[in-house]
Amino acid sequence: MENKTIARTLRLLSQLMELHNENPFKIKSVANAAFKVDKLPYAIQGKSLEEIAQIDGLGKSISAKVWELLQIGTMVELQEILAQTPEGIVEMLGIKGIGPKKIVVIWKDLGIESIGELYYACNENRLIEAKGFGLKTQEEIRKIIEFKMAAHGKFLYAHSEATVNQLYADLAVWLNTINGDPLLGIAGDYRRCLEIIEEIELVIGADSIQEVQEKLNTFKQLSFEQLADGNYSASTELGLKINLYLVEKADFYLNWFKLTGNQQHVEAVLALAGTGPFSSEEEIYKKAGLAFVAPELREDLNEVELAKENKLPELITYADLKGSLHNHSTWSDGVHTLEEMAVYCKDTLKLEYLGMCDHSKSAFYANGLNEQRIYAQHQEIDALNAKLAPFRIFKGIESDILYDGSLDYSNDILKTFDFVVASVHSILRMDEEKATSRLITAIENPYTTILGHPTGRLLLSRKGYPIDYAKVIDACAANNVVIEINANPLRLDLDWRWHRYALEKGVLLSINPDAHRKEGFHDMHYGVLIGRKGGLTAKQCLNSYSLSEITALFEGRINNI
DNA sequence: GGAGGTG
DNA sequence: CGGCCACCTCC
Repeated sequence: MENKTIARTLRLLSQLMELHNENPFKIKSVANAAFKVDKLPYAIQGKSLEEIAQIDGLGKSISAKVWELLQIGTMVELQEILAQTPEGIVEMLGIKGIGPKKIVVIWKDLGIESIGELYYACNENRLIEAKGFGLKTQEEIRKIIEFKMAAHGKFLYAHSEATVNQLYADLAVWLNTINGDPLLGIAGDYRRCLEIIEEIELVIGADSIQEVQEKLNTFKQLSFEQLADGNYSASTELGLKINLYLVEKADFYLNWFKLTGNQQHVEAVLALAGTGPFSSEEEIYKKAGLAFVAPELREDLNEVELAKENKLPELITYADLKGSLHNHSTWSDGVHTLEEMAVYCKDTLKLEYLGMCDHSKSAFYANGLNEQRIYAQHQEIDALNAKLAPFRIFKGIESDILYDGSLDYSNDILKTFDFVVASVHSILRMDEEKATSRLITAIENPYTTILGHPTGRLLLSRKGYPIDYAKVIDACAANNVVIEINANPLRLDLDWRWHRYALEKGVLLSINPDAHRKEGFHDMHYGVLIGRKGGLTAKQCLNSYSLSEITALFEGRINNI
């Protein structure tokens, strides 16, 4: 069991205790234990009960609960308290904007026990009658529930990835039982690397469709049901819908292409290519007189035009990345130390440099660095750079963009950094005009090197602040500011739909994992996928610059101030 | 810690 | 009615 699961369980327990009005000291200690477990740099699984009790924040009672969780997969206390709580109330804990105090009022005073009822009550204007609620809170809750409903049945690309890979591998093995070497392909939104996936499309091309149909029930990993249109559908344990299309082997590539989409792209290409048959996707494009278009670019933007002129971008790959900028360590809210993060980049990921960007002083909740601690961190970086050379740690900071768009330190401090990532973390509810001019003020600050997660969105859970993308990107172009592609699969912000515009304006993008632990660096994989979708090349990506190139860029900027 | 909201 | 404070929630 992962620490994350243990932390989540403890957190749930503390929230439920709060809902049931238990001893606030007990609640706090369980919540604190959850937080501490989440920040532990090693796995608890495999440790003895005595070792667990030694962990900071886990005393006798909580370590026993964790032990119980590891042994039997749950905690008796949790089961008991869950049994006393309606399912819908537990679900409400996931709604941003209402915490346990408000949920108790909703539950006990209004007698509401599910999110559906809560939504209904918002629409009936009943929430404003309750103690501690008003019109604004009601509207906020209504909006959040609507957002949640829209997210229902949708998955992050990253969360469907493991399932899809496993399914593909299992199906490939299973297809060995079918005569004539059948073909298998993943199609749809997943193949086009969209950030949100609703359904997975799979295509099998076989000599005898009938044979596949007859044997399909021997594929045990999923139970497919035949639909009215003759195709098959199944649902994974997590609720991800899988569609399976069976086609004649000779028609496989045409169907794979069609099912990959998007529809407009397919129509445009087939209008040029004719009806086939085709022996590969490459042949389809060739017959259409086009260069091959990578699946992630097939969005009916300008890719067909570019393919006609053979001017498609040479898309970036993971191997192009030479370093990782924007990461956190134990100096602020990260899990691993500066040295651990650096050594991991150097030895495991074989990168040339690491940009360390812990939180700035206004980010109290994230243990942001005041001026003294910045100085101390810089001393440590200097020492590590001497030790790890030629590997290089760049002195960065993730500076909060304050209410008025200014950065979080005086120029005297700002000039001690090699580079500055500026991002918004507070006062997220601004109208578009204010939010845009706030960002532009930050972009115009000569110390800003990179604009971090430009909208602050959290996919499937929070919409980001509204910004005028074109204006923000234009400002970055004018001020030579790089825009981050935050590679966390929940963010993927800058949105890929704006990559091309930024690239056309000559703005560099940077694939930043925003890693808070060693494993977090691997999110760069998702950043690369979404950058490819946006048309990013290695040349236009800041962290595919070599160490000497990026050093020159950082120094050049500083000398220009 | 501070902002925004409610009462 | 506006100012002030206590409380809740979020980053």
